[in-house]
Amino acid sequence: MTSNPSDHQSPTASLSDRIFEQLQTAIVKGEITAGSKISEPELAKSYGISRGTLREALSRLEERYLVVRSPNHGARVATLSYDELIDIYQVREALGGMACGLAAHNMTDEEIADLKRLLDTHEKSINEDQGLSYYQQEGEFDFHYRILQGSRNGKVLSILEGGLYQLMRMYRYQFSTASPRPYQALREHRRIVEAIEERDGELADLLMRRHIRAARTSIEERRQASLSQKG
Amino acid sequence: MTSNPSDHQSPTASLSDRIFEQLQTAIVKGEITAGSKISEPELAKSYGISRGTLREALSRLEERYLVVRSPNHGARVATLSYDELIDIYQVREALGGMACGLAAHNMTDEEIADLKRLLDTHEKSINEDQGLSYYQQEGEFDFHYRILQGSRNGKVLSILEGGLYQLMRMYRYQFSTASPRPYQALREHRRIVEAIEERDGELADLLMRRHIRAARTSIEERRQASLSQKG
DNA sequence: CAATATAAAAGTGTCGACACTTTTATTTTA
DNA sequence: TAAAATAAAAGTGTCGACACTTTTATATTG
Repeated sequence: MTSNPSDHQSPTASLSDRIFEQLQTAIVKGEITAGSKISEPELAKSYGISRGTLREALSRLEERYLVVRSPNHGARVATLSYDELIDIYQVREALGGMACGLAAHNMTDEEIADLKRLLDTHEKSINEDQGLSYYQQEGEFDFHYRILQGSRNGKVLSILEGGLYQLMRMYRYQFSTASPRPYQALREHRRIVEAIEERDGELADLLMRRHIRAARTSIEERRQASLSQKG
Repeated sequence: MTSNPSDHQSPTASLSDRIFEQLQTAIVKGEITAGSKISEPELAKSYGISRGTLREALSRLEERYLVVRSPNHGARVATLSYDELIDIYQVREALGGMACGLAAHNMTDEEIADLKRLLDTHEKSINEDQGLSYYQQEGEFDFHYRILQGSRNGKVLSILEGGLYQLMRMYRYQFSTASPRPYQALREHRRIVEAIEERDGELADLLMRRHIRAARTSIEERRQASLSQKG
């Protein structure tokens, strides 16, 4: 359905690889409560594996900011603060813009055509369920993921997809805040693809940055509103 | 001497943390040959630790692109290709520019004053040994590290310092290519600090991007020369 | 003698166990 | 009864061992 790489897993992957993936999605989806303490023996038993294997997965999760460890005190599931989310959006703005500019030069005509078809699918999906669905949210990631791939820059792909997107997913699950502005976002996506199609890297960069900045601003405004409501 | 964080290590760090650090610097400095196969029992014995502990360190190294693992075939020290280096410079350009723009808003006056003093030190160091020394190279990283800190964005700091700078260090050690343009680089550093001092984020961003792009171009040109020399 | 089959060696993936540290529960004492 | 001291429980850090896989070395065969 989606071309998101974090869904499936190579069949030759080792046990600790699979555990790593499973834990990652469990944390992202909130199935393991954010901020909760992790008991290694308990968790290992529940997954039916040894502690050593679990530990290997945990150190990789730590490297991805998904768990926090302190010596002799054990591991906790990370909690994502508002400030951190803003930090991530800033990084995304810079990196996503750059990747989009590169994609305008490096994507094949086929890839671009595929991307347009993807947006058609999104439009239908939005019309059907008012943009509230799970798939609409993942579709957003799918769109960005394809552009990262199109940039042909392996590093930016692994930084965003491997590290940062998971944290954003986690935040969205926690506050169940599906894209608040689906139609607007779709329009912006279309313009970005147009720029890529015209091989205008500079414009593609600029539009992508603006798109991500708008998403961030929308989050900031919503927070501002909910803060002034309370105090 | 330098404020680079990868030099020292918290005293309460676990054994696998320390091994992780040791291996990282050993790989970066080329003490463990790039591309060579890693025998877990052998390496564990040479460090006087168990394989489990070593394995934990290896999975973190893998997450940082410093070792590559394939199931049942073991781990190899990563080799950094020219193309990958260019990818990294692109990421650095986008991220370093952003961080510099933020630093212009967020650094304290003291931090800026410190930064200027650091550049004075660099100037002396360049005059003394024609910019060839080890310290001159690390000084460059030091400069960039401080600006990352000044950005007050924890994510960009950990992405660049934790992940990418190590790879660049590795490349420099491998090809023993200390900054090829020390005086020019110093001038650019000074201008960047000026922009920060004037709290001109937009200019600081632009100058930093240009600075990093110049470094990349210099690498590309050098490669072009050495290629046409052969063919 | 080259190519294939077979056996040994080395290596990775995974587990269970023990020492030492932190936390929780219990007992002692002011 | 509340606070401090002590004991028990739970948990983390680290290690050694075994099964199964890959690689290397040896033997077999056309």
